[in-house]
Amino acid sequence: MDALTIHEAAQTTGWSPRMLRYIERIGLIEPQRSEGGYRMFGPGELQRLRTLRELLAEHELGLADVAVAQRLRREAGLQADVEAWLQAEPRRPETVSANDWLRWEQHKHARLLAAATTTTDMETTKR
Amino acid sequence: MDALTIHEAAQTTGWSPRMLRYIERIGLIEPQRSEGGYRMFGPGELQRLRTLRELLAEHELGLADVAVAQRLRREAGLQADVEAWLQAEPRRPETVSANDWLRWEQHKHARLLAAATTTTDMETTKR
DNA sequence: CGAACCTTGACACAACTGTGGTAAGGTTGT
DNA sequence: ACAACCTTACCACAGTTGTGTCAAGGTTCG
Repeated sequence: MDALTIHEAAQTTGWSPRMLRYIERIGLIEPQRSEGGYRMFGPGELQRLRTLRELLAEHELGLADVAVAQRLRREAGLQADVEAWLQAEPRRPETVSANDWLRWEQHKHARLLAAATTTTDMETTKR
Repeated sequence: MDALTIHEAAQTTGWSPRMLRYIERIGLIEPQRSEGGYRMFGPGELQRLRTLRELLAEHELGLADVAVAQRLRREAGLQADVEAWLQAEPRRPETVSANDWLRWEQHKHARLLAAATTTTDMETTKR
């Protein structure tokens, strides 16, 4: 008897039965099924569910965020395209005149302030 | 001049000015600013914005999804933790032994216990 | 067999996302 | 100096996420 039903799994993982179904729906777990269709959570799944809880709490992530990470990992083309886009990142002006430099410095200050406020916002409003 | 204002940038990229500000807010672009604080979009940013459009359309992504990918890339700890979780996919009970996940979990044992008790509290209070 | 579990589906709801406005006020360039 | 831009900050609103509850019906197992 190394496989629990959904309510038992809920008890030991801290998720509600409802959320276990939801987490399965978005593709983060796929428990096996009994002949009659009952979900059966093995030790691996239980541990995974507990760790998921920790992962979300530690990094202020949502389930959907983890689902995105999983997509990135599974769909090779996606990962490549996103990676390419992100890599073309903060290109600063090619012509570096004195004025440009000054402006860049100012921008940097503004950016730091913006980042600070944005971060605060995210912390307070993040799920 | 090779830097456009927000409305001009909107014209050539297909985004609305409103969305350009939004995209900046969620951290996907950071256009420079003029002395007076006007956003100034250089050729690099314009290209990036057009490519972003393609990226979203081609892969059925949302802006928030790309933002998550960016977080994954920038926050080293996050990247590692998410990767670890995704990698621990419990494929068929026979293929992944209990020792595997147990060992992987060992350095986080204390936190798991804490999470479990917290969770129990939440369940009993039944929010 | 029958109590106690499970399944999917639907309605509900707060909080966040993506998008559009509008208002009050500062910047730019001719 | 002045029209035409820009800025932030707020209101609005449909769609999604995360979560609960309930209903009608199938499964498990003593």
